[in-house]
Amino acid sequence: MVKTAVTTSREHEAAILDAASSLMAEGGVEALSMRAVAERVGVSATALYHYFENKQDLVDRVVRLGFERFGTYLRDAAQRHPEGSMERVRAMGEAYLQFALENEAYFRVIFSIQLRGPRALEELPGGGGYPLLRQFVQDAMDAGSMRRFDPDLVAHYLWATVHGIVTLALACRLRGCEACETDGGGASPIDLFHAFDPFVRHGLSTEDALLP
Amino acid sequence: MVKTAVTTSREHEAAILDAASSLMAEGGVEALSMRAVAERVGVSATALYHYFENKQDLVDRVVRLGFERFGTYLRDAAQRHPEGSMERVRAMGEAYLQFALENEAYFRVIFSIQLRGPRALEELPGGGGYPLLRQFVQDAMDAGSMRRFDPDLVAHYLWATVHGIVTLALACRLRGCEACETDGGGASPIDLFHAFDPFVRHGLSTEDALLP
DNA sequence: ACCGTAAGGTTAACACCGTTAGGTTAACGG
DNA sequence: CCGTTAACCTAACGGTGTTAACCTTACGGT
Repeated sequence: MVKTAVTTSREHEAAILDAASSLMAEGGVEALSMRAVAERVGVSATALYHYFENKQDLVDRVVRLGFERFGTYLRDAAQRHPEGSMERVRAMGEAYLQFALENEAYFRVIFSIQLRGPRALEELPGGGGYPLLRQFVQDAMDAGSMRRFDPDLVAHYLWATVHGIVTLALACRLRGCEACETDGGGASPIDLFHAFDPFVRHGLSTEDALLP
Repeated sequence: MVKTAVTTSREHEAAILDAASSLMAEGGVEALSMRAVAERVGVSATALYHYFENKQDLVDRVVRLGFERFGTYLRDAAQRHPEGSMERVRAMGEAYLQFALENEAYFRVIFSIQLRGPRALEELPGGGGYPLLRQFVQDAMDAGSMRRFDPDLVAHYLWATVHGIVTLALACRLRGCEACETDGGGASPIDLFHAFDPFVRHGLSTEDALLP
């Protein structure tokens, strides 16, 4: 085995991943079949089994790549805002939403049934940006712009809220709910995200908070 | 065509739906195949096409049934608490979470890719309990236990937060996030839900809210 | 120089899938 | 009594993931 051979092999693997990735982005998960990927690469379907154990393995690798891109996207968006600010945290949420809407098929697979079982989120690089979010929350608390709570709890809270908007938007396009017809010029998921801001900042209760 | 024949037909249809439903609950969506359903009913696979247009049609019907059960479950849970109280709203969220965790496969399909396209949530009976949530939010505002905002906006906010917990729990079991290892006796999704309560009530900001 | 080995690829085939076509049976209505 | 139709069947088609067996090609060690 020689260097050039290895390089070629890696390149072929990358080409397969690339084909699978774009195939999925175009037609969703159901459009990703071994035979379709193989045809796009210009090879027989069984050849793929020299690079990947099975289809699940291929899909996992594609998801992994998507996850890395996702994390980078989030980091870049957040770091355009000052350290310790609520804006930095907010920007990350907005980027989360934007990435999901622009890479719908990608995002669907990232958080799809495929990810179940033993191989869970913890194995993924960067944890999907969660550690970063936690850090920004911690920073905001240290800087005094956010009330002191368990930063993990708050990070989960923010994550769940944004993720909820995304999945609801992807599942039903938030249509049929009077507040947010995406077709009729109503509120987009992004608008919804912005509209939630006062709730997240000041809560829903009529009683004043007991500041600790 | 005679009464008994119609009854039998309806019963057969119900039997098919029942088989499909339990098949899905046991092994997820991928376990639901026309042939498997047919075998469980004791009939050939093609016989199903006398009752359902195609597989998608069958799945849609199963989902519809699940949606109805879901709505009933939510209504029952909420109405055990006094009208106009925050507790009623909260109970609905808790029921949402509980139903999703106890009927994982069901819930997965309800909010899965299958629901995409023209036939969206609005066609489903009861809108998945959303109108009910909106009503409870409105009641809470009228009773003075919740600050006055656009009730649709608040209902969406609460829905998104709970739905976010659910989907995150289903996707990654919230493991690998230090706060919530479901295996290691850590916080369960339900605990997480409860822990979010002060955030939802009083917000995260260090600044006091300008009460309108 | 040569032979073994292994990578990278092939075709053929298996078992399953959703779905269609066409045929069979039984029961009803005119 | 005949025609129609509901309800079901088997056979088959094209698609899927995957395995088995085989074929090149090119390298490395003796």
